[in-house]
Amino acid sequence: MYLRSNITRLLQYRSCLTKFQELGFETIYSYNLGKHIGVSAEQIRKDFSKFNIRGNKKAGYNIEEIITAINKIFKKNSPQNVLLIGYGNLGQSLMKYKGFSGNMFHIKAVIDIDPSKHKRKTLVPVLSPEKAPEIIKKNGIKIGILAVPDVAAQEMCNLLIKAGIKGILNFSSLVLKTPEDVQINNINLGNELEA
Amino acid sequence: MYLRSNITRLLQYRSCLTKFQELGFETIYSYNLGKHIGVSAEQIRKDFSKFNIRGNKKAGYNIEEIITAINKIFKKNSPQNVLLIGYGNLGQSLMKYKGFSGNMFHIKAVIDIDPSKHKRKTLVPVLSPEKAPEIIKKNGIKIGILAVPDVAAQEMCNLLIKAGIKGILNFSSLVLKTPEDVQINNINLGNELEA
DNA sequence: GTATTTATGTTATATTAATCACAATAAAAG
DNA sequence: CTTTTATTGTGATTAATATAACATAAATAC
Repeated sequence: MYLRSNITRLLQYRSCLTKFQELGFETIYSYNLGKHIGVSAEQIRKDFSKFNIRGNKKAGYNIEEIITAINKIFKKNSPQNVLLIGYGNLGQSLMKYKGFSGNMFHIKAVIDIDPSKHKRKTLVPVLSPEKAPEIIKKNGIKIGILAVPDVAAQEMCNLLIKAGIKGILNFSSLVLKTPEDVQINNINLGNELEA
Repeated sequence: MYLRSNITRLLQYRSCLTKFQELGFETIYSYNLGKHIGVSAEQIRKDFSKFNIRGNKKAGYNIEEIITAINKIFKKNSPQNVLLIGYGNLGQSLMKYKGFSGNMFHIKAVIDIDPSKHKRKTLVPVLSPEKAPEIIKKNGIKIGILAVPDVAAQEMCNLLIKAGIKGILNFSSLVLKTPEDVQINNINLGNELEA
């Protein structure tokens, strides 16, 4: 089992290295990477070693190789099909965040109550709540992402559960009432940022 | 110095307890709180003890008291005046998140390049980039929050620095080029969520 | 081809955090 | 008033994490 701090460091490594790569670098030294992220060089070497990422003495680490390795580590929990509920500011932000929609989740459709937001023909369609059960069943979706205002959260949550959803990523600040077998993951963005 | 994990736990306690309070509860047991958050009861007691939050044996902890104490801990770094750059989806999400705009930061104004978004008369005005230096100086703002698309990030960053900003919370995925004395805090929302 | 340099990889050490175990004690029950 | 019960508070123990120290090896210089 990995610890949170360990995971987040790996993710930091990846996003920093991707940038270095874009700038044309092919290799990097533990010291350099560490300075950018604010982590000691030993720490980085330890982390890499742990996940069997090997460098070349004197020449450092191959960036491509590290990124591939980190991706492989996270591929274990390969992207799951999910349904996003709420196409307001937060919902749209989430859609745009690559790391979110690409690596971990694959958003199959978005649900919003506002008809003016509905778009059937786009890559990721925006649909009305009535369509949710159908989409969920057709795609075997197990996870829903709740990005709606608090007042709508419980109702949408109920809808998801009735349609067979077993896990919910809850961005509202509500404590959702759910059956025992549904797993809720509450995310308080304010907290995340404050920390 | 507190560790990250420690801080986030306190924030979790606070947001969970606030909800309990709204539901009418006045006291809580370490065991209860722990079950809700997924932390052991001992851990909670240790945390509370560390920050001198005292409970009543048998009767548990007073919720009000805990919240007050946690607030006091974070008041040390009391809300700073900040300037938010970018009033797109992310910027608007940030504005709405209470924990963000209330506890830690006090958003004095928003800057956006799009004239159709400008609003002078609102509580928090949305202004054009030219107004930034004036606002920064008038309010003694030291921190800027960059919530703009990558392509605009460096330019807006330069603008901020020229106006005297000394700290930037960077939500873009760009590595900003800045003088040594400007502190950059990169936030990758995708990473935060993936973890 | 040998010596030197410089970065990795790993073992040992120190620090920090989490868990366990239980004494202390306030409230409730009898 | 005494006993029971339930919960806090904390010292002791274990586990996890970070730091330091250094041996090793690839690349370069001579």
